Amino acid sequence: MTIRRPYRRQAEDTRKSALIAAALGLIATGGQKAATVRAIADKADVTPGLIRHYFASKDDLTRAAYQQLMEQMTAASIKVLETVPADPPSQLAAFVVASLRPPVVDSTAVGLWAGFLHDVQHDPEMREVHSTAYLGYRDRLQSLIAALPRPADAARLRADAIACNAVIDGLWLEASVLPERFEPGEIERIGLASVSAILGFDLTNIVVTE
Amino acid sequence: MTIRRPYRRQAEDTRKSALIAAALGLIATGGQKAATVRAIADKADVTPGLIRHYFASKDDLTRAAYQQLMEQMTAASIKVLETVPADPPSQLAAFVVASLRPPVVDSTAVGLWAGFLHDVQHDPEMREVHSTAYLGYRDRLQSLIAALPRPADAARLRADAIACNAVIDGLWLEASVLPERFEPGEIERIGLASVSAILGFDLTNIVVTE
DNA sequence: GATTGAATTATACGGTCGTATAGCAGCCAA
DNA sequence: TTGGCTGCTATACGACCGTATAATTCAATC
Repeated sequence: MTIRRPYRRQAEDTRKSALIAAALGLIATGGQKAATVRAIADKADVTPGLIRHYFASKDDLTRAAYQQLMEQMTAASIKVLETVPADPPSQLAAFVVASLRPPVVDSTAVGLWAGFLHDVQHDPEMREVHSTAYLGYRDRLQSLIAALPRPADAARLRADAIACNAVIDGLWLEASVLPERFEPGEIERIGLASVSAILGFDLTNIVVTE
Repeated sequence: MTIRRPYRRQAEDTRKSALIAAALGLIATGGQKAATVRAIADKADVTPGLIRHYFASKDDLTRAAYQQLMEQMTAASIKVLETVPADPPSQLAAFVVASLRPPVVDSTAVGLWAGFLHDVQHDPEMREVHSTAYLGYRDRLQSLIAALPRPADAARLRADAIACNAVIDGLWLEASVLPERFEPGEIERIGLASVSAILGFDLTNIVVTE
């Protein structure tokens, strides 16, 4: 008689979170190719069958993982606005800096982004999640720029938002791919300086607390 | 007696190029997951066995594909410098614009980038190819900035190069992921305006020909 | 402490993956 | 025309994939 693997029962949310975390970890370092059902279960310390007990399919787990990722990333940059003076320059500066710091920027961020890209491009449900998160971010950035005390027509505002978004994205990319190439705080400083230059509105002397 | 698939012999370079092109096409739209040996062979109109006749392994084909991709992308931005006036502002403007146009920017570029990311992060040989191409690009950008007739110390030069590179990368990202969201020429215009603002040196009135 | 329902494990199945190898067939040389 | 070299196809193998289903064991309830 063979011995059966012992286990302890867990709440549904606990198991789902563990499975999602395991999937995200594997996707981050090895892409979707590495996130097999068996590898995910192994990392979450359960057996493969449990995945299909909690998720209708592997795609279902993948979607849940992406949704959780997007939610926590956007939540991080939005929450920071509440902890900062309400004047437009301070709000914008805080928003920019928060987008260039952990947890938005970390060594696995780019791996996750790349791992999900093709799914986002082809799966309508994931594309919906993506659009909501991305446009939400971009609109918020544009409204923060619009609130600055400076003249700008609609066309200028659109171009400024695109440009600022691009700088932030590009710095996020560089910092995530080659984190060792930058000194602590350097990315945030360059981000603020670049946004200031693009907008013609100095944000670099605003103190952004930890 | 079964009939055997007819075929025509080809030169080694022809076959290799066809296989690489097929692999790149599949990776661009579906990621590494979609670029199976059988799918690649099918797209290149040969049978799977031929891949291992020309490449030691599938990884070998993957590396060759990435190498060719990097070479043709960097070649595109370098070649443009020869077709433009030699004065520093014109050279920089041409470089920026070339980086935001086809063939560097196209709908499949991001898919390819994402598809190769994890390999680049883990395979030393591919990481080497990546570093050579990326640093070559970045150094060239920095030297073009340094050649501008304006005062800038080393620290400022570094920060400027990082920032300009970020804007270009970010715009490349936005334009590749959501090409339909931008008007023709808009990305190039915003790129030039942003680089000008960051450097404090106007490049927007320089005519960049097709 | 016995009962019972569900959380979890165990096992199996068909399909596809990358790889290995044997043999056919196109094409050049003679 | 005909060998023969080799580009190319055909087939097979073991491993692993996602999924389906049966068997078990934990833990809450009475």
